[in-house]
Amino acid sequence: MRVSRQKAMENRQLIVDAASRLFRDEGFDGVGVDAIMKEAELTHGGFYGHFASKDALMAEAMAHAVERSTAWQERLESLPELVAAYLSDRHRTDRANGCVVAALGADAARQSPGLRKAITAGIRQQLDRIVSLLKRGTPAARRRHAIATYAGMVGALTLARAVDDPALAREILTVARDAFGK
Amino acid sequence: MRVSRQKAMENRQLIVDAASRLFRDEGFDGVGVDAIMKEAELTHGGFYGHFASKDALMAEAMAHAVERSTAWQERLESLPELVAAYLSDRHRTDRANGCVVAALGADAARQSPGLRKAITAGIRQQLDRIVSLLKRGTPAARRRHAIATYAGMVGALTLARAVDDPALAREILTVARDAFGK
DNA sequence: AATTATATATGACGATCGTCATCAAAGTAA
DNA sequence: TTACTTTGATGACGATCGTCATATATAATT
Repeated sequence: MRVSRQKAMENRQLIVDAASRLFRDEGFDGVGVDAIMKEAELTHGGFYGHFASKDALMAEAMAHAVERSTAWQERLESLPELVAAYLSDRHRTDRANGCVVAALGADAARQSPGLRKAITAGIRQQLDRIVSLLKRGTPAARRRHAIATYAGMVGALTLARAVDDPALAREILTVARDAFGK
Repeated sequence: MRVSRQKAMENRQLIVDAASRLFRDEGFDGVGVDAIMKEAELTHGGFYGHFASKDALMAEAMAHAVERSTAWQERLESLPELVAAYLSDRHRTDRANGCVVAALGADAARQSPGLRKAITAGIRQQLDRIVSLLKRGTPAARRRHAIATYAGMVGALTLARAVDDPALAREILTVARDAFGK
């Protein structure tokens, strides 16, 4: 059956949103088109009325996640706040709604140009955001500081998620919060 | 046809070795059993004489990669040397023979307990290795320093690989080498 | 109200996935 | 030499993958 133009656009957004969460949670290859459509409460056949391919959706879901992350971070007004939120136990366990670089960065390196472009834009934005939170030092020094800080954040979250010992995971997050949150 | 016991064990090692490289290069889901067996120059049907499942091979390939990495690092005798090798352009582009945590850490978080155990052991070993290269400070301070350093290394490599702009990738690696290699 | 346009549902396709039963061949042991 | 054991090759299985042609129903347009 057909649906109003507005409802169709809403459905499209539902697909992108579901995909953006499912991909982060299960990886690009861990989720099929049918699972995404089911999550969006549609049937899988309708997918190709909205997107040219799964790959096209992957790139769009990535861009969408970056956008959401940027909007969310505007609440945080200092670097320690940002680092504490990023390296929280909540973020460690909630992959689906977390940082797309930590969840899919390694996979993204093997994906299509469109997707890599989206994640590159996200990384650039995040670096600029951290720079804007740094109050001291020359612009060059602040950029260097931002790069080192972001690397530490992504790496610590990756390590904490990879490890099967919650105590070790907490130790990693705690140490990294202290090392990078200032 | 059949093969001598020794040749069979060699074949088994060939499979583990091929898998360990292919998984890092293409991801766990990006490589099928048939591709692994072809890389090892065997036919895919013989696989289940050696391993109970693909999952079992994934865990073993992970452990094998950790072992190889440990052996390789014994050549490096200082932290700056280790960090420079890890954050080199060579390592960025050669995923197949590089750090298993950076290549598969994010995926490993979604995998079986056996595999997570293997990667956790690898992370613990790497932390101990970095601690042993630190010459100053209390044991607790050295451990904190090792965690922050390792997180920075993994994160910087992940960022550099995710980005589609080689100049940005080089900037990230250079800055991180300077920030963490001392 | 009649007609057209199009969003979604249905269902199937070829390909590929992990897995395994079976068999031939050759190493091993008597 | 003979009998036993086991490795690896063959080929197929059911499931799932991404994709798409078609049908249907309803919004949009006239």
